Amino acid sequence: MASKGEQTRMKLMEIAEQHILQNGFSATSIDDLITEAGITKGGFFYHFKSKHDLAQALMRHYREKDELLFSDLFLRARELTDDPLQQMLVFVKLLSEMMAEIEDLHPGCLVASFTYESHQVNEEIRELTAASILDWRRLFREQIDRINDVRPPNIDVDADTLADMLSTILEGGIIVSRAVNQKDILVRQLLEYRNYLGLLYG
Amino acid sequence: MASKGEQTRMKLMEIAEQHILQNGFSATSIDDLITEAGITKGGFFYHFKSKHDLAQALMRHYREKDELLFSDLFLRARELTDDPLQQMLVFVKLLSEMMAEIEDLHPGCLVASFTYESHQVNEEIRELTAASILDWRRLFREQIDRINDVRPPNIDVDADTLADMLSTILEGGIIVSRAVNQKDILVRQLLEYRNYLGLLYG
DNA sequence: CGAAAACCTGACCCGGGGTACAGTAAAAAT
DNA sequence: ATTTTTACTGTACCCCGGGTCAGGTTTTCG
Repeated sequence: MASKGEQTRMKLMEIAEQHILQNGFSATSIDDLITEAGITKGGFFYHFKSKHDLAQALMRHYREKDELLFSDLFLRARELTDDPLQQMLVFVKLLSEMMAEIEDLHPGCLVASFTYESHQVNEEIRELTAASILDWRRLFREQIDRINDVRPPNIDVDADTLADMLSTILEGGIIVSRAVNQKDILVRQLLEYRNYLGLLYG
Repeated sequence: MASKGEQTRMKLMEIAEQHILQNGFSATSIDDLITEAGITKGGFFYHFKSKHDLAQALMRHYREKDELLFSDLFLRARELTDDPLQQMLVFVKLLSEMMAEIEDLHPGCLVASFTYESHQVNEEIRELTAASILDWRRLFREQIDRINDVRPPNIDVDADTLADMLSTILEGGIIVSRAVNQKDILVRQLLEYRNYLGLLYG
Protein backbone atom coordinates (compact mmCIF):
# COMPACT_ATOMS: atom_id res chain seq x y z
CA MET A 1 0.00 0.00 0.00
CA ALA A 2 0.99 3.61 -0.60
CA SER A 3 3.04 5.33 2.08
CA LYS A 4 1.59 8.27 3.94
CA GLY A 5 3.69 10.69 1.94
CA GLU A 6 2.56 9.27 -1.36
CA GLN A 7 -1.05 9.59 -0.27
CA THR A 8 -0.67 13.24 0.65
CA ARG A 9 1.16 13.89 -2.59
CA MET A 10 -1.63 12.29 -4.59
CA LYS A 11 -4.25 14.16 -2.64
CA LEU A 12 -2.52 17.45 -3.41
CA MET A 13 -2.38 16.57 -7.09
CA GLU A 14 -6.05 15.70 -7.25
CA ILE A 15 -7.05 18.90 -5.51
CA ALA A 16 -4.71 20.88 -7.73
CA GLU A 17 -6.17 19.37 -10.88
CA GLN A 18 -9.68 20.44 -9.93
CA HIS A 19 -8.56 23.93 -8.96
CA ILE A 20 -6.57 24.43 -12.13
CA LEU A 21 -9.46 23.29 -14.31
CA GLN A 22 -11.81 25.77 -12.63
CA ASN A 23 -9.52 28.69 -11.89
CA GLY A 24 -6.49 28.29 -14.07
CA PHE A 25 -2.92 27.70 -12.96
CA SER A 26 -2.06 31.26 -11.91
CA ALA A 27 -5.16 31.66 -9.77
CA THR A 28 -4.56 28.35 -8.05
CA SER A 29 -2.82 29.33 -4.83
CA ILE A 30 -0.81 26.99 -2.71
CA ASP A 31 -2.85 28.23 0.24
CA ASP A 32 -6.04 26.94 -1.36
CA LEU A 33 -4.52 23.54 -1.94
CA ILE A 34 -3.07 23.03 1.52
CA THR A 35 -6.22 24.25 3.23
CA GLU A 36 -8.26 21.68 1.34
CA ALA A 37 -5.65 18.97 1.88
CA GLY A 38 -5.41 19.79 5.59
CA ILE A 39 -1.66 20.38 5.70
CA THR A 40 0.57 23.44 6.00
CA LYS A 41 2.88 25.25 3.65
CA GLY A 42 5.95 23.43 4.77
CA GLY A 43 4.20 20.18 4.05
CA PHE A 44 3.50 21.27 0.50
CA PHE A 45 7.11 22.20 -0.13
CA TYR A 46 8.25 18.90 1.24
CA HIS A 47 6.45 17.17 -1.62
CA PHE A 48 7.00 19.70 -4.39
CA LYS A 49 9.91 22.06 -4.64
CA SER A 50 7.77 24.73 -6.31
CA LYS A 51 4.36 25.38 -7.80
CA HIS A 52 5.76 24.63 -11.24
CA ASP A 53 7.11 21.36 -9.96
CA LEU A 54 3.57 20.40 -8.98
CA ALA A 55 2.28 21.39 -12.39
CA GLN A 56 4.91 19.24 -14.08
CA ALA A 57 4.10 16.28 -11.90
CA LEU A 58 0.43 16.80 -12.70
CA MET A 59 1.00 16.86 -16.43
CA ARG A 60 3.22 13.81 -16.30
CA HIS A 61 0.69 11.93 -14.25
CA TYR A 62 -2.31 12.75 -16.39
CA ARG A 63 -0.43 12.04 -19.57
CA GLU A 64 0.17 8.50 -18.33
CA LYS A 65 -3.37 8.21 -17.04
CA ASP A 66 -4.87 9.25 -20.37
CA GLU A 67 -2.61 6.85 -22.23
CA LEU A 68 -3.83 4.01 -20.01
CA LEU A 69 -7.45 5.08 -20.28
CA PHE A 70 -7.44 5.33 -24.06
CA SER A 71 -5.56 2.05 -24.42
CA ASP A 72 -8.07 0.38 -22.17
CA LEU A 73 -11.00 1.72 -24.18
CA PHE A 74 -9.40 0.40 -27.37
CA LEU A 75 -8.93 -2.99 -25.74
CA ARG A 76 -12.57 -3.10 -24.78
CA ALA A 77 -13.56 -2.08 -28.29
CA ARG A 78 -11.42 -4.83 -29.81
CA GLU A 79 -13.12 -7.43 -27.69
CA LEU A 80 -16.42 -6.55 -29.30
CA THR A 81 -15.47 -6.62 -32.97
CA ASP A 82 -12.66 -7.43 -35.38
CA ASP A 83 -13.42 -4.67 -37.85
CA PRO A 84 -11.08 -1.68 -37.30
CA LEU A 85 -13.76 0.83 -38.26
CA GLN A 86 -16.25 -0.68 -35.83
CA GLN A 87 -13.54 -0.70 -33.16
CA MET A 88 -12.98 3.01 -33.67
CA LEU A 89 -16.70 3.73 -33.57
CA VAL A 90 -17.02 1.75 -30.34
CA PHE A 91 -14.00 3.55 -28.91
CA VAL A 92 -15.53 6.96 -29.49
CA LYS A 93 -18.83 5.71 -28.08
CA LEU A 94 -17.14 4.49 -24.91
CA LEU A 95 -15.28 7.77 -24.64
CA SER A 96 -18.48 9.77 -24.95
CA GLU A 97 -20.12 7.63 -22.28
CA MET A 98 -17.21 8.23 -19.95
CA MET A 99 -17.56 11.95 -20.45
CA ALA A 100 -21.27 11.79 -19.76
CA GLU A 101 -20.65 9.93 -16.53
CA ILE A 102 -18.41 12.51 -14.88
CA GLU A 103 -20.79 13.39 -12.08
CA ASP A 104 -19.68 16.68 -10.58
CA LEU A 105 -19.14 19.70 -12.78
CA HIS A 106 -17.95 19.58 -16.35
CA PRO A 107 -15.10 17.62 -17.90
CA GLY A 108 -11.92 19.62 -18.37
CA CYS A 109 -8.42 19.09 -19.70
CA LEU A 110 -5.13 20.27 -18.27
CA VAL A 111 -3.67 20.54 -21.76
CA ALA A 112 -6.18 23.28 -22.54
CA SER A 113 -5.63 25.01 -19.20
CA PHE A 114 -1.89 25.21 -19.63
CA THR A 115 -2.16 26.10 -23.31
CA TYR A 116 -4.18 29.20 -22.49
CA GLU A 117 -1.61 30.16 -19.84
CA SER A 118 1.40 29.16 -21.88
CA HIS A 119 3.41 32.23 -20.86
CA GLN A 120 2.86 31.42 -17.20
CA VAL A 121 4.34 27.94 -17.30
CA ASN A 122 7.83 26.78 -18.07
CA GLU A 123 9.20 25.04 -21.11
CA GLU A 124 8.97 21.54 -19.62
CA ILE A 125 5.25 21.92 -19.07
CA ARG A 126 4.71 23.21 -22.59
CA GLU A 127 6.62 20.19 -23.86
CA LEU A 128 4.45 17.87 -21.82
CA THR A 129 1.25 19.37 -23.18
CA ALA A 130 2.56 18.97 -26.71
CA ALA A 131 3.64 15.41 -25.93
CA SER A 132 0.15 14.55 -24.69
CA ILE A 133 -1.47 15.74 -27.87
CA LEU A 134 1.11 13.84 -29.93
CA ASP A 135 0.46 10.69 -27.87
CA TRP A 136 -3.18 10.89 -28.77
CA ARG A 137 -2.39 11.52 -32.41
CA ARG A 138 -0.20 8.42 -32.55
CA LEU A 139 -2.76 6.25 -30.79
CA PHE A 140 -5.69 7.38 -32.94
CA ARG A 141 -3.63 7.29 -36.09
CA GLU A 142 -2.64 3.69 -35.57
CA GLN A 143 -6.29 2.76 -35.55
CA ILE A 144 -7.05 4.90 -38.60
CA ASP A 145 -4.21 3.21 -40.49
CA ARG A 146 -5.80 -0.12 -39.66
CA ILE A 147 -9.12 1.10 -41.00
CA ASN A 148 -7.45 2.30 -44.19
CA ASP A 149 -5.82 -1.10 -44.64
CA VAL A 150 -9.24 -2.71 -44.79
CA ARG A 151 -10.93 -0.18 -47.07
CA PRO A 152 -9.97 3.21 -48.45
CA PRO A 153 -11.94 6.30 -47.40
CA ASN A 154 -14.50 7.72 -49.81
CA ILE A 155 -12.59 10.96 -50.06
CA ASP A 156 -8.91 11.60 -49.61
CA VAL A 157 -8.10 12.67 -46.05
CA ASP A 158 -4.85 12.96 -44.17
CA ALA A 159 -4.63 10.30 -41.45
CA ASP A 160 -2.90 12.62 -38.96
CA THR A 161 -5.54 15.28 -39.49
CA LEU A 162 -8.31 12.76 -38.96
CA ALA A 163 -6.56 11.60 -35.79
CA ASP A 164 -6.11 15.17 -34.54
CA MET A 165 -9.77 15.80 -35.26
CA LEU A 166 -10.75 13.62 -32.33
CA SER A 167 -8.49 15.59 -29.98
CA THR A 168 -9.84 18.79 -31.49
CA ILE A 169 -13.45 17.81 -30.92
CA LEU A 170 -12.67 16.67 -27.40
CA GLU A 171 -10.97 19.92 -26.47
CA GLY A 172 -13.45 22.10 -28.33
CA GLY A 173 -16.43 20.16 -27.07
CA ILE A 174 -15.28 20.65 -23.50
CA ILE A 175 -15.08 24.40 -23.99
CA VAL A 176 -18.41 24.77 -25.75
CA SER A 177 -20.12 22.52 -23.20
CA ARG A 178 -18.74 24.47 -20.29
CA ALA A 179 -19.31 27.87 -21.85
CA VAL A 180 -23.05 27.29 -22.31
CA ASN A 181 -23.29 24.95 -19.33
CA GLN A 182 -24.74 22.00 -21.21
CA LYS A 183 -22.85 18.81 -20.66
CA ASP A 184 -24.53 16.90 -23.48
CA ILE A 185 -22.90 19.05 -26.13
CA LEU A 186 -19.55 17.33 -25.69
CA VAL A 187 -21.23 13.95 -26.06
CA ARG A 188 -23.09 15.07 -29.18
CA GLN A 189 -19.91 16.40 -30.75
CA LEU A 190 -18.08 13.15 -30.16
CA LEU A 191 -20.96 11.28 -31.77
CA GLU A 192 -20.73 13.67 -34.70
CA TYR A 193 -17.15 12.53 -35.20
CA ARG A 194 -18.53 9.02 -35.39
CA ASN A 195 -20.96 10.14 -38.06
CA TYR A 196 -18.11 11.59 -40.07
CA LEU A 197 -16.16 8.33 -39.89
CA GLY A 198 -19.32 6.47 -40.92
CA LEU A 199 -19.75 8.59 -44.03
CA LEU A 200 -16.04 8.52 -44.79
CA TYR A 201 -15.82 4.73 -44.83
CA GLY A 202 -19.47 3.75 -45.30
CA MET B 1 -12.52 60.77 -34.75
CA ALA B 2 -12.12 59.04 -31.42
CA SER B 3 -11.37 61.22 -28.41
CA LYS B 4 -8.10 60.77 -26.60
CA GLY B 5 -9.80 58.87 -23.82
CA GLU B 6 -11.44 56.45 -26.22
CA GLN B 7 -8.11 55.77 -27.86
CA THR B 8 -6.42 54.95 -24.58
CA ARG B 9 -9.35 52.79 -23.58
CA MET B 10 -9.12 50.87 -26.85
CA LYS B 11 -5.38 50.52 -26.53
CA LEU B 12 -5.77 49.05 -23.06
CA MET B 13 -8.35 46.59 -24.33
CA GLU B 14 -6.16 45.44 -27.19
CA ILE B 15 -3.18 44.96 -24.91
CA ALA B 16 -5.36 43.17 -22.38
CA GLU B 17 -6.71 40.79 -25.00
CA GLN B 18 -3.24 39.69 -26.01
CA HIS B 19 -2.11 39.28 -22.41
CA ILE B 20 -5.19 37.28 -21.44
CA LEU B 21 -4.82 34.96 -24.42
CA GLN B 22 -1.19 34.24 -23.50
CA ASN B 23 -1.27 34.36 -19.71
CA GLY B 24 -4.87 33.99 -18.69
CA PHE B 25 -7.03 36.52 -16.88
CA SER B 26 -5.65 36.05 -13.36
CA ALA B 27 -2.05 36.35 -14.44
CA THR B 28 -2.75 39.50 -16.40
CA SER B 29 -1.72 42.27 -14.04
CA ILE B 30 -2.84 45.84 -14.35
CA ASP B 31 0.83 46.80 -14.04
CA ASP B 32 1.67 44.89 -17.23
CA LEU B 33 -1.10 46.63 -19.12
CA ILE B 34 -0.34 50.18 -18.04
CA THR B 35 3.39 49.76 -18.59
CA GLU B 36 2.74 48.69 -22.17
CA ALA B 37 0.12 51.40 -22.67
CA GLY B 38 2.37 54.07 -21.18
CA ILE B 39 0.01 55.29 -18.50
CA THR B 40 -0.20 54.93 -14.72
CA LYS B 41 -2.48 53.03 -12.42
CA GLY B 42 -4.75 55.96 -11.78
CA GLY B 43 -5.22 56.30 -15.52
CA PHE B 44 -6.35 52.72 -15.76
CA PHE B 45 -8.97 53.17 -13.07
CA TYR B 46 -10.27 56.25 -14.79
CA HIS B 47 -11.30 54.06 -17.75
CA PHE B 48 -12.29 50.88 -15.92
CA LYS B 49 -13.61 50.72 -12.42
CA SER B 50 -11.96 47.34 -11.84
CA LYS B 51 -10.12 44.53 -13.57
CA HIS B 52 -13.40 42.69 -13.97
CA ASP B 53 -14.91 45.75 -15.55
CA LEU B 54 -12.20 45.61 -18.18
CA ALA B 55 -12.86 41.93 -18.78
CA GLN B 56 -16.56 42.59 -19.28
CA ALA B 57 -15.87 45.41 -21.71
CA LEU B 58 -13.49 43.09 -23.57
CA MET B 59 -16.03 40.30 -23.88
CA ARG B 60 -18.76 42.69 -24.97
CA HIS B 61 -16.49 44.23 -27.57
CA TYR B 62 -15.24 40.97 -29.04
CA ARG B 63 -18.70 39.49 -29.10
CA GLU B 64 -19.79 42.35 -31.35
CA LYS B 65 -16.61 42.14 -33.39
CA ASP B 66 -17.04 38.42 -34.03
CA GLU B 67 -20.67 38.91 -35.00
CA LEU B 68 -19.61 41.52 -37.54
CA LEU B 69 -16.74 39.42 -38.83
CA PHE B 70 -18.83 36.28 -39.32
CA SER B 71 -21.67 38.25 -40.92
CA ASP B 72 -19.22 39.83 -43.29
CA LEU B 73 -17.73 36.49 -44.28
CA PHE B 74 -21.23 35.17 -45.00
CA LEU B 75 -21.97 38.22 -47.13
CA ARG B 76 -18.81 37.64 -49.14
CA ALA B 77 -19.73 33.97 -49.54
CA ARG B 78 -23.23 34.87 -50.78
CA GLU B 79 -21.79 37.10 -53.45
CA LEU B 80 -19.99 34.13 -54.94
CA THR B 81 -22.80 31.60 -55.13
CA ASP B 82 -26.53 31.14 -54.60
CA ASP B 83 -26.33 27.59 -53.28
CA PRO B 84 -26.55 27.54 -49.48
CA LEU B 85 -24.18 24.57 -49.19
CA GLN B 86 -21.58 26.25 -51.37
CA GLN B 87 -22.00 29.42 -49.34
CA MET B 88 -21.28 27.52 -46.15
CA LEU B 89 -18.25 25.83 -47.70
CA VAL B 90 -16.93 29.21 -48.86
CA PHE B 91 -17.59 30.69 -45.43
CA VAL B 92 -15.49 28.05 -43.70
CA LYS B 93 -12.80 28.47 -46.33
CA LEU B 94 -12.66 32.22 -45.76
CA LEU B 95 -12.58 31.65 -42.03
CA SER B 96 -9.66 29.23 -42.33
CA GLU B 97 -7.80 31.72 -44.50
CA MET B 98 -8.31 34.43 -41.91
CA MET B 99 -6.91 32.17 -39.23
CA ALA B 100 -3.89 31.36 -41.37
CA GLU B 101 -3.22 35.04 -41.90
CA ILE B 102 -2.87 36.02 -38.26
CA GLU B 103 0.78 36.89 -38.43
CA ASP B 104 2.18 36.97 -34.91
CA LEU B 105 1.62 34.08 -32.56
CA HIS B 106 -1.33 31.75 -32.65
CA PRO B 107 -5.00 32.54 -32.84
CA GLY B 108 -6.80 32.48 -29.51
CA CYS B 109 -10.28 33.03 -28.16
CA LEU B 110 -11.37 34.90 -25.05
CA VAL B 111 -14.32 32.54 -24.62
CA ALA B 112 -11.90 29.67 -24.05
CA SER B 113 -9.71 31.74 -21.74
CA PHE B 114 -12.57 32.75 -19.50
CA THR B 115 -14.15 29.32 -19.62
CA TYR B 116 -11.03 27.75 -18.16
CA GLU B 117 -10.96 30.42 -15.45
CA SER B 118 -14.70 30.41 -14.88
CA HIS B 119 -14.39 30.60 -11.10
CA GLN B 120 -12.18 33.66 -11.38
CA VAL B 121 -14.65 35.78 -13.31
CA ASN B 122 -18.06 37.07 -12.36
CA GLU B 123 -21.47 35.96 -13.52
CA GLU B 124 -21.80 38.68 -16.17
CA ILE B 125 -18.66 37.50 -17.90
CA ARG B 126 -19.80 33.90 -17.83
CA GLU B 127 -23.09 35.01 -19.36
CA LEU B 128 -21.23 36.88 -22.09
CA THR B 129 -19.13 33.85 -23.00
CA ALA B 130 -22.28 31.73 -23.21
CA ALA B 131 -23.98 34.43 -25.27
CA SER B 132 -21.08 34.47 -27.74
CA ILE B 133 -21.29 30.74 -28.31
CA LEU B 134 -25.07 30.98 -28.72
CA ASP B 135 -24.64 33.83 -31.22
CA TRP B 136 -22.45 31.60 -33.33
CA ARG B 137 -24.89 28.71 -33.04
CA ARG B 138 -27.75 30.88 -34.30
CA LEU B 139 -25.72 32.30 -37.17
CA PHE B 140 -24.40 28.93 -38.34
CA ARG B 141 -27.73 27.24 -37.80
CA GLU B 142 -29.55 29.72 -40.00
CA GLN B 143 -27.26 28.74 -42.85
CA ILE B 144 -27.65 25.03 -42.13
CA ASP B 145 -31.41 25.40 -42.20
CA ARG B 146 -31.10 26.98 -45.64
CA ILE B 147 -29.00 24.05 -46.80
CA ASN B 148 -31.56 21.60 -45.47
CA ASP B 149 -34.32 23.45 -47.32
CA VAL B 150 -32.56 22.74 -50.59
CA ARG B 151 -31.67 19.10 -49.96
CA PRO B 152 -31.85 16.79 -46.97
CA PRO B 153 -28.63 15.44 -45.46
CA ASN B 154 -27.62 11.86 -46.23
CA ILE B 155 -27.89 10.92 -42.59
CA ASP B 156 -30.03 12.40 -39.87
CA VAL B 157 -28.16 15.06 -37.92
CA ASP B 158 -29.31 17.70 -35.46
CA ALA B 159 -28.93 21.18 -36.96
CA ASP B 160 -27.85 22.77 -33.67
CA THR B 161 -25.22 20.09 -33.17
CA LEU B 162 -23.90 20.61 -36.67
CA ALA B 163 -23.78 24.35 -36.01
CA ASP B 164 -22.02 23.87 -32.68
CA MET B 165 -19.54 21.59 -34.41
CA LEU B 166 -18.00 24.55 -36.18
CA SER B 167 -17.52 26.40 -32.87
CA THR B 168 -16.17 23.19 -31.37
CA ILE B 169 -13.64 22.70 -34.12
CA LEU B 170 -12.61 26.34 -33.96
CA GLU B 171 -12.02 26.23 -30.20
CA GLY B 172 -10.47 22.78 -30.24
CA GLY B 173 -8.35 23.54 -33.27
CA ILE B 174 -6.93 26.60 -31.56
CA ILE B 175 -5.91 24.54 -28.55
CA VAL B 176 -4.37 21.68 -30.49
CA SER B 177 -2.55 24.09 -32.81
CA ARG B 178 -1.11 26.03 -29.93
CA ALA B 179 -0.28 22.99 -27.84
CA VAL B 180 1.91 21.45 -30.53
CA ASN B 181 2.90 24.82 -31.98
CA GLN B 182 1.72 24.12 -35.52
CA LYS B 183 -0.58 26.79 -36.87
CA ASP B 184 -1.70 24.77 -39.86
CA ILE B 185 -3.59 22.28 -37.69
CA LEU B 186 -6.40 24.73 -37.06
CA VAL B 187 -6.71 25.34 -40.78
CA ARG B 188 -6.73 21.62 -41.52
CA GLN B 189 -9.41 20.98 -38.94
CA LEU B 190 -11.65 23.67 -40.37
CA LEU B 191 -11.22 22.14 -43.81
CA GLU B 192 -12.14 18.77 -42.31
CA TYR B 193 -15.45 20.29 -41.25
CA ARG B 194 -15.94 21.22 -44.88
CA ASN B 195 -15.27 17.64 -45.86
CA TYR B 196 -17.92 16.48 -43.44
CA LEU B 197 -20.48 18.86 -44.89
CA GLY B 198 -19.52 17.68 -48.35
CA LEU B 199 -20.17 14.05 -47.48
CA LEU B 200 -23.31 14.90 -45.55
CA TYR B 201 -24.95 16.71 -48.45
CA GLY B 202 -22.97 15.36 -51.42
C1' DC C 1 14.06 -0.23 21.75
C1' DG C 2 16.47 3.22 19.33
C1' DA C 3 18.16 5.64 15.49
C1' DA C 4 17.51 7.20 10.96
C1' DA C 5 14.59 8.62 7.56
C1' DA C 6 10.29 10.45 6.22
C1' DC C 7 6.89 13.73 6.96
C1' DC C 8 5.20 17.88 8.43
C1' DT C 9 4.57 22.55 11.43
C1' DG C 10 4.32 27.52 11.66
C1' DA C 11 6.51 31.81 11.70
C1' DC C 12 8.63 34.83 8.63
C1' DC C 13 10.20 37.40 4.35
C1' DC C 14 9.43 39.95 0.31
C1' DG C 15 7.49 41.40 -3.74
C1' DG C 16 3.40 42.39 -6.27
C1' DG C 17 -1.51 43.14 -6.99
C1' DG C 18 -5.93 45.62 -6.70
C1' DT C 19 -7.91 49.71 -4.93
C1' DA C 20 -8.61 54.59 -3.36
C1' DC C 21 -8.09 59.22 -3.81
C1' DA C 22 -6.32 63.89 -3.89
C1' DG C 23 -4.30 66.70 -6.92
C1' DT C 24 -2.91 68.23 -11.87
C1' DA C 25 -2.68 68.86 -16.82
C1' DA C 26 -4.87 68.89 -21.14
C1' DA C 27 -8.93 69.33 -24.04
C1' DA C 28 -13.57 70.97 -24.99
C1' DA C 29 -17.18 73.98 -24.39
C1' DT C 30 -19.07 78.51 -23.85
C1' DA D 1 -10.47 83.64 -22.27
C1' DT D 2 -12.43 81.40 -18.80
C1' DT D 3 -14.79 77.72 -17.07
C1' DT D 4 -15.86 72.98 -17.10
C1' DT D 5 -15.06 68.39 -18.24
C1' DT D 6 -11.99 64.91 -19.46
C1' DA D 7 -8.03 62.46 -18.75
C1' DC D 8 -4.91 61.49 -16.35
C1' DT D 9 -0.42 61.39 -12.32
C1' DG D 10 1.53 59.90 -7.97
C1' DT D 11 1.26 57.93 -3.88
C1' DA D 12 -0.16 55.37 -0.09
C1' DC D 13 -2.51 51.34 1.61
C1' DC D 14 -3.26 46.60 2.76
C1' DC D 15 -3.63 42.01 1.65
C1' DC D 16 -2.13 37.89 -0.53
C1' DG D 17 0.92 34.69 -2.75
C1' DG D 18 5.27 32.03 -3.48
C1' DG D 19 8.96 30.54 -1.14
C1' DT D 20 12.40 29.65 3.05
C1' DC D 21 13.82 27.61 7.18
C1' DA D 22 14.65 25.76 11.73
C1' DG D 23 12.74 22.82 14.26
C1' DG D 24 9.19 18.99 15.78
C1' DT D 25 6.65 14.59 15.15
C1' DT D 26 5.68 10.26 13.19
C1' DT D 27 7.21 5.94 10.56
C1' DT D 28 10.16 2.69 9.42
C1' DC D 29 13.44 -0.58 10.07
C1' DG D 30 17.49 -2.76 12.10
